[in-house]
Amino acid sequence: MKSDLYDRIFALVKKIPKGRVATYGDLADYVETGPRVVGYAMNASHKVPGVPAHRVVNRNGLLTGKSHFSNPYEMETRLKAEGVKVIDDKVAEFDRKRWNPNVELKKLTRNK
DNA sequence: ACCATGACTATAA
DNA sequence: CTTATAGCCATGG
Repeated sequence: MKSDLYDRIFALVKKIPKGRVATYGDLADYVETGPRVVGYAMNASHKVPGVPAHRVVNRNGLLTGKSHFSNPYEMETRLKAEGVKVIDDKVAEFDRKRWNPNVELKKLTRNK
């Protein structure tokens, strides 16, 4: 195994609900690594089918990775197809579309 | 082991 | 608004 970390990241990205988006920082926090590593992993996700990389955006809701798809339009096109509006290369109502694994997935029991 | 790079983020000016 | 700087962590030469 080269990186179990990547497997965790890919698995996590696959869990992002349709019509929602997640940030590199939140994903990184969930797998306990740096945000750059998430982007690095996504770059390698091209060989891993089922990884909706188009749902991963930066903390500003900007489609920073659009240039890494088949064509720059692929990412926003796919997002729009899932009900996520994209305006000027960034997610509309990002604050509402944002999905945090640390909150939605972990739930952290009732601890507080 | 060192150095450069990157789909990042935060803060400062 | 933009640019600069620093912190971040894994990967590859």
